[in-house]
Amino acid sequence: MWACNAGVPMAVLAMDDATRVGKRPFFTTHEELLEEEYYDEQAPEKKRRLTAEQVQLLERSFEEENKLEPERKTELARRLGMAPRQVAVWFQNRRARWKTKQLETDYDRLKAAYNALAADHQGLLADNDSLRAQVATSSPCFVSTVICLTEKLQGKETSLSATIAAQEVDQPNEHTTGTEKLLAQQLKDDLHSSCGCTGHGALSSEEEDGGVVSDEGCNFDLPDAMFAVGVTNHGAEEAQLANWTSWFWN
DNA sequence: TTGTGTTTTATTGCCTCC
DNA sequence: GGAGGCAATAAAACACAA
Repeated sequence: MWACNAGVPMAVLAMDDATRVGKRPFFTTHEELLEEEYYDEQAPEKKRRLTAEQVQLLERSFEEENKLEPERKTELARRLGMAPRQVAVWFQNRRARWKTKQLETDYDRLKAAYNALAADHQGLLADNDSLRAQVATSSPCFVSTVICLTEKLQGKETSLSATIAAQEVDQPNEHTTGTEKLLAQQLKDDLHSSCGCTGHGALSSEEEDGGVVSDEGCNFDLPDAMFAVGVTNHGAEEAQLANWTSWFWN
């Protein structure tokens, strides 16, 4: 549509085209290009590529501002010997190419960030596994203890209620301290005996397998605070233990 | 030379803004 | 409602291997 016919006077000659043998000039005068009737009267022509000089100037203009105001479009068209519509189309296509390039760049950047994060995550998982293995190896009694605690807390519900009730009858104003100490020591002793250790020392490998207790016993000892089961809030302690158990097994 | 893939120029249709 | 932008697409020009 925008191409001109052979024999049309050429004020602005596309240099590359002019040097091509057998190829007609693509551009004509600015005045002719601005006349709509000119295009209407021309027979459809195959499209031609812009010259290097034209592209160079268009690129420079695009770098300054990728949007095209009407004045700039007209001025560029005048300087390049192109139709204003052609300049607009070139900018349109150039913006599309820029957007595609930008998307590719963004994709590469995000992919690199993702890979770095994934590697970091894998490292953390490995560290986590290593720490869990250390815990399981160096304190085998800990595993048993966690299981015991869960079972014991469930089993203690009934007996605690009975003991507390009896204590309250004997010493109604001192039950908190006395009962806590009593129950804490009781629970601690029960746990260590039921998981097959004394609460001090280490298990041998065969003891780990068979669960037989040596004289040395277990090298893992839970803090006393863990056994300080308050009479009035042992439900909260149970919840805490549940959290610990969950942490350990997950 | 020819087939094929890529790039560039241009069109069409739809949407938004003034 | 017209101008301009964008996405999708057509089609010519170009590059290049076989």
